[in-house]
Amino acid sequence: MAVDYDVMSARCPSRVVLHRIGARWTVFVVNALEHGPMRFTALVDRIQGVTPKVLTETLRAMEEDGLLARVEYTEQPPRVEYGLTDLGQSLLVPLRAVREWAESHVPEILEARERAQAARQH
Amino acid sequence: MAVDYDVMSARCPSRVVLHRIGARWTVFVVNALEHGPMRFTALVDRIQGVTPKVLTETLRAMEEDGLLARVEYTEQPPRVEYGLTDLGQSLLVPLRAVREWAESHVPEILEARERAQAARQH
DNA sequence: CTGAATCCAAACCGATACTG
DNA sequence: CAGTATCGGTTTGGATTCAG
Repeated sequence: MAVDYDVMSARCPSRVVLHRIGARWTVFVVNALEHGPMRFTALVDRIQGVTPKVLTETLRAMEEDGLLARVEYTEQPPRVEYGLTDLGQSLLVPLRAVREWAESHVPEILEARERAQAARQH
Repeated sequence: MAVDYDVMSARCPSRVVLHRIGARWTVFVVNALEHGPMRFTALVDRIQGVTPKVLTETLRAMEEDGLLARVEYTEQPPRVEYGLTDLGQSLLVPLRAVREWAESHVPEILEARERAQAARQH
């Protein structure tokens, strides 16, 4: 398996891809959808602190990248659901790991910050 | 293993941690240091496109979070090296996976974008 | 319900130049 | 070598309001 792309190169397309993944809310959306499609309002509720505007922008960008599919049901009342595509599912694997790392290493990081803070007192 | 932190909660400390990880250049620095400590200039060269200013800021933040250690050698000429701490090493695992995902899925994403672009022509 | 529109503030980032 | 200083521009995010 040859490595054709290198994120360390300034103009490599993978750089752009990595940038998109690193966008503020992408990791939250991917993780929120891990158990299946959700409605817009449900996503807003689940991802606390995100505004409709920003969520919309994130969703649009991810849809454009083929990470998720928007399904519109022509019912009464109307309903829209967002779900991960196969590509999005594959991204879920590493992004779930990142989320889990963040959740499980909070104490160490908070301690490190306090130590740094204390060191600055001198 | 109980889950004490939840990134979906607006005020959870893990949210801040995830934010730091997601900062523009953190993923690049962690990956660049995977094989051992490097000097400042070597990092600037390896991570193409990063400016000294931004790299310095990233390095300082990561040091404060206990992700990396700055070692100053009192030689002539002076030398400074940055290396991952144990905590940083543990973060390398998921972040390397993210980098590899980005590098290996570029074609699919570029195709998806072209499809989206073509669809908008109508 | 699912967003779109608008406005504003802050964060972020790059370019450039300079220092011990 | 290893940064710092300054500046400004772009991007981003939040608040709010409104609409199909």
